[in-house]
Amino acid sequence: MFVMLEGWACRYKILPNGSRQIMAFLMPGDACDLHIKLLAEMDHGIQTVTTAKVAMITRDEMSAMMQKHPNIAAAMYSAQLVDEGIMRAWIVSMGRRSSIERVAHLLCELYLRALNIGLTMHGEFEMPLSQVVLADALGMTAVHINRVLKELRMLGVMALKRGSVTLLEPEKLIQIAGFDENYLHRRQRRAV
Amino acid sequence: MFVMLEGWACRYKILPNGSRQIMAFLMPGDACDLHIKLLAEMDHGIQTVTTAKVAMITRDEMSAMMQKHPNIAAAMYSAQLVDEGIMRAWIVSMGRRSSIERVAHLLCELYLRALNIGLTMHGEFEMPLSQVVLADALGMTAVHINRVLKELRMLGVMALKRGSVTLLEPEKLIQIAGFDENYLHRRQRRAV
DNA sequence: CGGCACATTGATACCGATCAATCGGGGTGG
DNA sequence: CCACCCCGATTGATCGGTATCAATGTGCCG
Repeated sequence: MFVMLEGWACRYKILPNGSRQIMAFLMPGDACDLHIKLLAEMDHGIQTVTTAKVAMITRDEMSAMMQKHPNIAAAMYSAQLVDEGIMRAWIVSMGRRSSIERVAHLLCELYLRALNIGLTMHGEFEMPLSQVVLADALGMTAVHINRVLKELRMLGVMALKRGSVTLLEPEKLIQIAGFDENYLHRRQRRAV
Repeated sequence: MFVMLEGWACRYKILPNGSRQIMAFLMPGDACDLHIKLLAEMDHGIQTVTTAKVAMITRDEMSAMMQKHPNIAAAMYSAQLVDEGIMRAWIVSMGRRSSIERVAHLLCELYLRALNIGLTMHGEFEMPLSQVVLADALGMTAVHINRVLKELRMLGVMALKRGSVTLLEPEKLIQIAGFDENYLHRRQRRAV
């Protein structure tokens, strides 16, 4: 079992026709359970998106720790629920949101997750994802992602720099995305 | 906490613009954990798709049972992993598969799940989903679902009757869908 | 300085949405 | 018992959002 310490990774799957779909982003603090291997062959891959620092925990260490510290077990379980909520939100995005809504929604999600782990500064946060990666996560083309980002920039809701995003008008972004932060179950760290 | 005994249900979310996205189908044997309520407000709804029979288990009963029978706890955990795999497969479908591939993939998934719980007969299984429900699950329009089903029928891979599907050429369907049953983690019940 | 990955922009094609009408069957009220 | 009604299925015509193809720009690194 792995835990991201620095940098980003993603879960992905390559289809027979060669296209890639990213199913989740792993940010610092996220656990990356490869235990799926035990059940059957892995049904998807995991790869880093940036250079990253990763902690490795053996199955034995993990179960020992979870038995000894029920709080940790509870936290892991809670994190799992959040991950599921994120997956459901992605399904909703891919199914029923337009491209600009999808992009806006992902930005909202990533910003709040960065906020939760203390990686934001005045509406700005690191987002080291190339447009190709964003496209593969959102089920779109890199070309079209580019146009959508341009539109969001022209609407004045955000600004892009190399590997970081600044939310200029968060309210507007939330409104475009139809974002409801409920599913991230943020209960602590309300401070900005 | 609930467990489906008979009939089907679904998890869904209604967007601000009124459209609905279904995120999962619950078939007999599936657990439907409403414990999410504990964390925050529910981020989605659950509703039956057919008339259904449902078992209700209190939180206390459940945790008592899981402590007393580790096998049950392990089975619940395993079922959870399968559910996550299904969600990831849905994300892949919505992001990178064409409409006919999506429909074919869902049929493969539902057929195998029906097979696992012993609800199939010679390639036929009950699928009590209206085209509107299918559309909301696949992120498409009911009109277009209809056309895709027509095409699958004309390709000779399946036949539709009221509330049931017959797979005439499973291999062809699997090939269209690019289906890999790995993620369902079927290890038992190999018999047809 | 050259190469390479990523970002940007334009022109065109196509898939699936949308709008609209008809059909079919099963249940209901008179 | 029958006419009506309503929901789901089906089909046609048209529109629009994204993909696709292609070319160019830009910054970083060796």
